[in-house]
Amino acid sequence: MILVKLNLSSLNDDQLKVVTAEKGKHLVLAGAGTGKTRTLTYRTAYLIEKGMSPENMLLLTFTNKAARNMMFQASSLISGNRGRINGGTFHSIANRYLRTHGKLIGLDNNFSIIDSEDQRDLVKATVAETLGKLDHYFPTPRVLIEMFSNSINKNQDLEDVVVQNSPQSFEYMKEIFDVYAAYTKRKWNANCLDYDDLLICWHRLLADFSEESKELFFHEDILVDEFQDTNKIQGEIVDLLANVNGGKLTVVGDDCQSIFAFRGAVYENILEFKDRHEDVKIHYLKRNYRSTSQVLNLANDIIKNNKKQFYKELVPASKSVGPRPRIMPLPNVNAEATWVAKKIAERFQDGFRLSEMAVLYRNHSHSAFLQAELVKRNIPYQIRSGVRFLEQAHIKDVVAHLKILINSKDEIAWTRVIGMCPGIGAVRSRKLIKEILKSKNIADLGQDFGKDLLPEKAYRNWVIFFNEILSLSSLNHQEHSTAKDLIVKIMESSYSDYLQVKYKNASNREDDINQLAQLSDSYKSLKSFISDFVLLGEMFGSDVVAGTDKGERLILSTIHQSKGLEWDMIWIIRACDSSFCGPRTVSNDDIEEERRVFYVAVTRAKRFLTFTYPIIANEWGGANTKFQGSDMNKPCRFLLEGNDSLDKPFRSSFIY
DNA sequence: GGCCGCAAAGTTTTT
DNA sequence: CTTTGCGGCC
Ligand SMILES: Nc1ncnc2c1ncn2[C@@H]1O[C@H](COP(=O)(O)OP(=O)(O)OP(=O)(O)O)[C@@H](O)[C@H]1O
Repeated sequence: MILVKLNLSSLNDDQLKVVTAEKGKHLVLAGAGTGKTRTLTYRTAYLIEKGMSPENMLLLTFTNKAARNMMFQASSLISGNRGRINGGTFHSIANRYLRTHGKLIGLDNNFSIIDSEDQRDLVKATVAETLGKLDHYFPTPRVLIEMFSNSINKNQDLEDVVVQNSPQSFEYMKEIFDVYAAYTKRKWNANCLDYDDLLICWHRLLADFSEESKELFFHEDILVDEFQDTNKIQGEIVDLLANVNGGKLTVVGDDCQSIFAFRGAVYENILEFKDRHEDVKIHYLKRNYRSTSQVLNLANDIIKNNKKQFYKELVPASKSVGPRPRIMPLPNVNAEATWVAKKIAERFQDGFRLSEMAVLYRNHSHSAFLQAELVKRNIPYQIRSGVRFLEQAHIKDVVAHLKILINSKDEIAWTRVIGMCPGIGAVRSRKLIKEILKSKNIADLGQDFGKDLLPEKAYRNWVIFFNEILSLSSLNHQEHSTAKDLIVKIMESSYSDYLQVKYKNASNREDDINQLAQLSDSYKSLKSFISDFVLLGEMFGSDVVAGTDKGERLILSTIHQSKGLEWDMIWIIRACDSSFCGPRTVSNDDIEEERRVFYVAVTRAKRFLTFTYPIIANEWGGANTKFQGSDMNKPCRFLLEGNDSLDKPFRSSFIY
């Protein structure tokens, strides 16, 4: 007999109806801060308490962090330990299922996952080998990858994507097709999946193996958070999953917070959900529990200008009042950073906690001056934008060594590793890899592998280098060796010297690698470490945290990363029109997307909200005279739409 | 072929 | 401020 612990008294009536609704299809369409995530968390707990098996459900979220939070919260709402909730992002769940069921579509379960830099490297090599010397105007690998990814995520023909996004490249259409075909084949042969492939393969399993899916992908209930930011494939995956379990599905979201169109997100997934599915029960949550009415007035004033939306006015749940959001123009970017850092220090002195404060911005580059200022004032902060831990070159070097041990066909990892051997460049590397890929086991190649492929001098370096890889491989085959042992061994090899020579802040990077070794220790095997860790996209490492205080920290984040979070006190910096509606924002849909980004930013604040922007538009600060005084920034157009809700409304004379 | 050094051009937002 | 391209040298 299970003791009922779940306490539903902290939910309002509308929320309670969703939490306790009969199994079936439910859509929760509600504005920011109305408790969508909370409601989904409680519904998870409620269903488990009613007997649903946590391992046999599915909770899909937008970020891994959100998944961890919801799973933790839901588990602590219920009594006892009922098992681990099956939850995560679409990508991490796809990864998990493909490791176990990928055989059906011919996928080996030791596949590598590649990031966009790896994709670029592979496309670059493919272009070089299939097309040879090319036109100066042929699209760069970066652009090609974007075309491929858009075509997949938006479910459009590659040709249409090119016509739409890069019409000037249309003359190369044939070559683009050729590169795409060769690249796809090569990726598959290397047993490598990129982020898009994870979704495609999961989708393929569901669509092409419907009989098997009935068993493999049966979930007692499916819950999806942030549904407005799902793309076409993700939407179809959800449809297929719901077919499998007879339509036990709850999706929640807010079309006005859809801010990932660049990645293929279509808010039509949520707005047209009721048309795609039968017997959908739609729920609305109206009261905002997060913000004061002063903050909500501004949010409402702004979002009502979007034509394409399901209009929902945010109504404050409590009468608590706070100051109106304030706008502070400052002379330039240096003054902006100084002013914000000074205010943060003052508020901290006043007794506000750093963990209740955040600075949000549109682009990572907007944070640079503020970071310098925070370091100067010794204000501890954590930054959630920029290069991810695993994307750093030295970490990728080490991970590449580990990847070849798990997936010996991974030519991307091989290329990275072999590229570190002195005397071996692109041409010799290709020759060696061609042979390596022919053998099943690296050890079969023998200790003198390469002798007949390389000139004398290059071979002298290579033989040492290759034997280090061989001994790494044999360590990996030893019974009790761990990922940590392998990383330690890599650092004892010639890689350590390479690190010193190649990078200037080598000791910081060594610290990062030590941290990687520590982190790997909490995984049960090298394989699970390599497979799961790469999808986390975490932002720790030596550069992320500044300041001496080990405790609370101010958060610096892009607006995109702040989705779903909340703070008492928020500064939105670079709130000028050029940041939000830059030259890339052209169509009306683009502007509406930026307005939603702005709306998300505003609705993160509980009580205190301040906007700043530099009047002189010189991104790089005073030292660079090139642009000095060239342009004056205007305040963001969305702020002007909410002018009446601001503390000191703009007079037109202020606006340049 | 590999590699060093210098000049030039390119930058949203993320799983 | 960092990736990319190219000329010249080993
Ligand atoms: N019934 C309630 N009583 C008290 N507080 C609530 C209630 N519902 C939600 N909240 C609080 O309101 C805040 C916002 O909730 P939540 O994050 O679930 O909203 P959301 O709709 O998911 O927001 P967003 O769309 O911005 O991500 C949280 O601090 C939550 O604890």
